[in-house]
Amino acid sequence: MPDDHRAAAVPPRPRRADARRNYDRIVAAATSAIAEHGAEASLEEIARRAGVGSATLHRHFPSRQRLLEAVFHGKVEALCATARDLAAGPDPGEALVAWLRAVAAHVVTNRGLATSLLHGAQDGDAVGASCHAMIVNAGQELLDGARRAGAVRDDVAIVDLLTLVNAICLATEHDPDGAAEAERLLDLVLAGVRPGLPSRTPAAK
Amino acid sequence: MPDDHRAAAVPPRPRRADARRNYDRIVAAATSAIAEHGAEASLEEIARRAGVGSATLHRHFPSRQRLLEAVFHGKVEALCATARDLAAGPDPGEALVAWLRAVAAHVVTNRGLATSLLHGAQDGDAVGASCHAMIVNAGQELLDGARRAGAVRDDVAIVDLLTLVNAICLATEHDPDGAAEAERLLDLVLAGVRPGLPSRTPAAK
DNA sequence: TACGATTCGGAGGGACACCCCGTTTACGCA
DNA sequence: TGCGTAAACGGGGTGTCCCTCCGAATCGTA
Repeated sequence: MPDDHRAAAVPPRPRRADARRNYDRIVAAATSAIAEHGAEASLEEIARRAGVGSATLHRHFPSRQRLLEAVFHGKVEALCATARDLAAGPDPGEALVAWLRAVAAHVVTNRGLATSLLHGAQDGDAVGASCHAMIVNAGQELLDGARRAGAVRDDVAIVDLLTLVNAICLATEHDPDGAAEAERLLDLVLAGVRPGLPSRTPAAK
Repeated sequence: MPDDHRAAAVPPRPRRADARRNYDRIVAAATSAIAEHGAEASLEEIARRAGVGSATLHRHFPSRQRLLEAVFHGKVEALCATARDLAAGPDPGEALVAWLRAVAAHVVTNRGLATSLLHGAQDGDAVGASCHAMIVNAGQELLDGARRAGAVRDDVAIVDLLTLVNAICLATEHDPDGAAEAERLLDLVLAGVRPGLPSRTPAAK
């Protein structure tokens, strides 16, 4: 059933050979441009790098959001695969935690992913929600497992956790050593997710 | 001593009467524009509403950040006053929690405040950090009190808490009913901050 | 009142997102 | 293989935005 999502995948795919070629070039150019300048990279420069006119870029990707999703689609799939792997492991609670850390790591190393996914889920944009939906579905299974194992509170939803992870990355991505800060904040949040256990603070001083 | 902060306050103050008049008009126009369009409101439209040229706006506020700080300065002071009031109360732990909720409420009702404060602390901009510093100082006292009362873990810093509050508001401000979501996430985070207490979830299931 | 310093704001440069529309290209079919 | 048509292309134009220059206007003061 999730194949339906992939069938109606991120952007409408081009039919003709040259269109498909340009599409791929644009995604490649966008990938490198975003890696350099973040998700706010100039669309015109992306078109320039891809060797196409700006009109072509806008025809393939009516909004910046669509382009970001095309760029991040592969990474999202990798994240979902990671979730499946972790779900097969022995400790459901640890699996969830490990996956959330993986999500955080992906978001940190892909500037703008957080914002992209966050907004994609909320705009009317039905297609825009596909990446978000994939991740939510993947995370839901891990959360269900962890909940059955009694590792998390009952009133925590997967979107809560993902929103928090995104929020943390969003808030720390401008920080010089945001990674360490993000790590600490994530620990804090995870402590609040466990049912009744006392804190397992690593080095309380 | 914190008066030193106020002495070197947010923006360089205009000296001449007409300059001060325009300054006030710009801040007023920016306040309403930001309330309508968020922190990304067009600077040119703000100048237009204020009835001044765009050059005048840029002379008074060399960066958007400076303008945001001027707009939010009053609210930040109110927040610090709230902190002092709460610090005088009987329960330090509750005082901290109540204050963080107040911070969240202010951020939610002032779109862009979060981003503004977050970035102001990280740019080289010495003046830009003043709002952030005021809030951190105010919160630090509440946290110290709560820690002495044993209401929070030892390894939690006030900047962690403020970053989380900001992050949550940032992540939920585009949501249709972001307020409810923010509330839930804040509960989650606060649960992780308490030393060993089990969750006090209001309505599980 | 008259002077000098400060402030003002219109005009203009550069960058950007986005669109119009004449031209070129690829595909399907005889 | 050759051709007609629909699809795709991209240069150039428009409107917006941020920001700066510099001559004109304004304020405070002697």
